[in-house]
Amino acid sequence: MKIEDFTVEQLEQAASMLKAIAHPVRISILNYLDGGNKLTVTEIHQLLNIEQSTTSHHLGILKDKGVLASKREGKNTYYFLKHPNLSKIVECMTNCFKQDS
Amino acid sequence: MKIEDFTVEQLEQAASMLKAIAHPVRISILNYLDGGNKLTVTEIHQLLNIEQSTTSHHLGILKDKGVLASKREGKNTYYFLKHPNLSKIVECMTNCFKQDS
DNA sequence: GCTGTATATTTATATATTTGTATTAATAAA
DNA sequence: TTTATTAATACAAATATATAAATATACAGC
Repeated sequence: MKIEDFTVEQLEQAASMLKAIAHPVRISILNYLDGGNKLTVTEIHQLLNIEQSTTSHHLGILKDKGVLASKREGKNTYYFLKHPNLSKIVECMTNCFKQDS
Repeated sequence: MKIEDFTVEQLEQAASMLKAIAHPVRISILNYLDGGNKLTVTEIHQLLNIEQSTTSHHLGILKDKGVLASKREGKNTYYFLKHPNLSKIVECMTNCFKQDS
């Protein structure tokens, strides 16, 4: 599938997914969820050392745009990548910096 | 290099590069520049059927954030990918949609 | 029911982005 | 030097986003 074949809607969805990822906190979240990892809001907010409400907000954005999915188990909500594929984006960015150094 | 080893500055730069890409027009531009293609502002504005000034603006953002580089030749300015690697991001997004269908 | 823990939402303020129109700058050719 | 072409910039209006603080909801255990 080439991008020329994208409908306007698909192009906009792709942009909105990328935009969701394009934030230091959210790149870090994606990194922790690489390889099928599932983490709770509390785990992530402690790992990143940011407020719980801020963490939930960022996770909400990623879920809303289709980057993450979540599954509630008792008191906890586990978040994980919706498309394993998406961790390649973070990988790709690290490669760019590898070339620089 | 893992993302944990990123400095805050590198993480912010990665985010700002992704943010630059995260727009329907700019994803389309990246797609046209895949594979080492070099195109002028006019060519891109005609391909995408958008205003010249809008095109120049989007190209400026991509260049400013380190996604594209440019080279002036006479009246024309050719734009091209700074890291061949970056076209993998567009590729990755297309794969996400491939899985959906 | 009530209490504590885990998440989510709302709200307000500040800031940034997108887009078009108009203008300006740079180069090439006549 | 005048003109045509190409590209970049300035400006303004509408829209979107980031952030933190406060509040609300969901669930488990008692």
